[in-house]
Amino acid sequence: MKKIILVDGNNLLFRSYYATAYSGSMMKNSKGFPTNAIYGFVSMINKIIEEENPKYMAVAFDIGKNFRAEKYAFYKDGRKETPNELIMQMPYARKILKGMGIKYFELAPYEADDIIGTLAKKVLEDAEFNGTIVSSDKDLIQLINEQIDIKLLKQKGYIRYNPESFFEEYQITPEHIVDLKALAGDSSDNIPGVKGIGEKTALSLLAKYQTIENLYDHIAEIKGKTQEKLVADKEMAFVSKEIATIYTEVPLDIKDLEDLIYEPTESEELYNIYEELEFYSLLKKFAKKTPTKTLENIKTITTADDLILEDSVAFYLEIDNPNYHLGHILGMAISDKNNTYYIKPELIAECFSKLQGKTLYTFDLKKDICALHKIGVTLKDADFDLMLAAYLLNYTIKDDLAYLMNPEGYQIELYEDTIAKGLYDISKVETDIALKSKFIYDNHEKFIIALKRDEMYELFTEIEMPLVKVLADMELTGVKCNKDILDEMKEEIKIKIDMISHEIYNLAGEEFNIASTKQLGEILFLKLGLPGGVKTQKGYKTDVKVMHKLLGSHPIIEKILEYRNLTKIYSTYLEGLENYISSDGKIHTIFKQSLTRTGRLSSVEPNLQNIPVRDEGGRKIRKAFIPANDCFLSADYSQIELRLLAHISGSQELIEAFRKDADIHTKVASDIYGIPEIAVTKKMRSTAKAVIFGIVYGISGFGLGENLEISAKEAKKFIDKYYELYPGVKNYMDNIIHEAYQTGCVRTMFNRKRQIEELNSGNYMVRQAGERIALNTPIQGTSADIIKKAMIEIYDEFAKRNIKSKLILQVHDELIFDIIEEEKEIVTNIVQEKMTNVIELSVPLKVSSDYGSDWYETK
DNA sequence: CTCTTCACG
DNA sequence: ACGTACGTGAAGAGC
Repeated sequence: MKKIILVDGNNLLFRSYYATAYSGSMMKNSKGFPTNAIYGFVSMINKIIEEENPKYMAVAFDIGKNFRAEKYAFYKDGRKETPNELIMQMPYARKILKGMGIKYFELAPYEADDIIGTLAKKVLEDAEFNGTIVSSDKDLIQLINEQIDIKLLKQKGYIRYNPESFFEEYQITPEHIVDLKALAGDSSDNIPGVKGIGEKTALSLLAKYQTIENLYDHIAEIKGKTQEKLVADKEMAFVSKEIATIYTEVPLDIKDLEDLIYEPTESEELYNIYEELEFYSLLKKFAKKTPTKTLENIKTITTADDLILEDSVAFYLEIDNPNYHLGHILGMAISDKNNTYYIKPELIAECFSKLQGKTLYTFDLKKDICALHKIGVTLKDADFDLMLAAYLLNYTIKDDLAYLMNPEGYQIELYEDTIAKGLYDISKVETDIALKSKFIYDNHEKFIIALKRDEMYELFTEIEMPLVKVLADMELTGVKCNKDILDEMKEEIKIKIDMISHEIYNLAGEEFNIASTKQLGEILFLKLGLPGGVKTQKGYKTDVKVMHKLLGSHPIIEKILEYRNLTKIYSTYLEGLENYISSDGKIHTIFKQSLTRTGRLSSVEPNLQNIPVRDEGGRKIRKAFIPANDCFLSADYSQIELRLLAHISGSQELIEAFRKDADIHTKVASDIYGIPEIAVTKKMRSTAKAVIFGIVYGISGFGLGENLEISAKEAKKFIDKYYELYPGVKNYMDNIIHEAYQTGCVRTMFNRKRQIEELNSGNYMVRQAGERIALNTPIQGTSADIIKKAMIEIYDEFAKRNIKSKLILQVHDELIFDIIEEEKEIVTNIVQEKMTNVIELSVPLKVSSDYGSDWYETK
């Protein structure tokens, strides 16, 4: 068998372009020429070759006018014009294919589809050949048959269809895809189809009648509205089918398929193109010729006195464990303008004394402070953290400098692939460390300029940089956790879990793995025959929402919910947390400062920002968290996001309410229901609360309805009423979304920028998600900025007054302190004052606080 | 490695 | 006709 791959080249280029075009830093070479589409295109072609190892290959492109649009003006009408930055890249795709030895075709007035169709037909005529079509365009499915299958590209990966697997999923044969388009149309190509008929209806009709010809022959059998619609748009249905049908007689200039032979080549031409485009990772394939960026003259020192440094230096520390609290230093490098020194672990402490008073640049300062602390070196601060700069500027970094360097022509091993797994070559690591420190030195200026240009330099120097030492101190201080309390709870809960398991087995009539959603779904919906089974990819949905609806219908449901609750507490929290208690009896989490898209922190290993609180059973876990000093103080911003909504939107009604310190949920309930506040019931208040929160997230009537278990219609009424009552909020929402579409990004009050790629998606749903992000990010992000600023001010004030009490945790709108009895009053005052007055808004910020002898006791 | 579920603000 | 609330992290199942 001879294997041939037929690639929809246009499709690949468009996909690659739109996949990355709006990520905030469109991939370009150093001359500013956009390269994102070509890069994706080439990667995809290479991947296909690697996976399929084809002996024959052809790529098809669209060019010039196409005969469908000539005949029917509406075809592909309304489609966004191809962006110039993509058009510029198209010739390169052709040149690269030529350089790779892959044949390609383009011929007006035909489309890429027709070329592929024509070649597919030739495959079918030659029993020696087997073909695979590669595209994300479903239209091409009509070409598959016993000799040809399709790799239908999806957002992640692909689905492979042959006629059998396609039929199994759609209940129609591949050639009837055109009938599907005839009825359901295709919005991306502006094929109208029959108005009011979508994919669902079309598929069920075609399952019965196969083709539209046959369908219209039996039109009398169709009932009601569907028949009316079909009759009304009959002509359009046939036109749509004609348009959707791929033409297979394109006069291509080939004798036979042998012309399409693919002989892998590494031509000079290809090398030059890659070099022009600066595709360094692809140049690697030309092993011998590739100049990798390297560093001559790395100086290895034997004593700290060998260091001769200018006033500004970069340093880089490598730790052998992604959790730097647990790891050890592998090595360090220091660079200044002239030299790069490699420093072995045993010399690091000594060398740091030489860095006193110098301007320091680094990458992941918090890691440095913590790792150095372990070897008795106190690094208080630094002047520039490249990781944080890159984070603000929307680079992909994943805590690994290699992600910044490799696109610039370095070949640094990825941390996750090597050191994190314990698989590394120490001599390579040493060179990489040196390269990293040099890179930090060489690039810090560039990043500072970029931050300034993007108006985020102040955010960087006033918030993100000063926060590092605060977080490092929190992590190093840690939270004391009593293992015995966890063990006690473990025992109790273990017994309960065993009991409930047995009750569940009895109710089910058999033993099974309750934690397996697959097995549980089968028990509930097949064996016990409970109603309302919703399918997931593999099995039934069994989440709380589904289970809640089933509560009355079988006693097993209640038990399962309890089982879930207990096992969650047991494995995630009791067992999970115990594993993180270190020899000092404390838990040292890592606060990730460069991860979230909104500017919030996140907490890992373990996550101390999601310790149970709402559910009483789970909340007891907090009893194990105890002060290392005398007691806990917890201080949280009440309703900070709503206050920010009031401020940012300028809604007079909301601002007034907060100024009067009204109970905002009761106030809104009274407004929505049009009754006096005194008449607001608990339920009304909680409905209002759900509406208010929903608004901040950009909820739909449907979503709110689901949430409140009322109809979408009723929910929508609440939302509309809210907008009517608070027109300022509605106005804000419209404006911020409009602005986001204009600029492609939104900002917080402190200028933190978030790029919203989703707004440019061709997919309605993705765009909607983008709008909700635009709505929510300024609020959530500003709240994050505010608490960060408060943390810094509190830290500085503590230092100034020599206060020994410690800030130990941050949970988004809440700070937790481990305080000394004598400092109780002063600490409370400082915290209150700093948190409340950190920023002047049109509404007051309110902070409520509480003490406790453990975390459970602090409200 | 992905999916599902569930913990938090 | 589609799918439907923002931001996270961790565990277990099953491929």
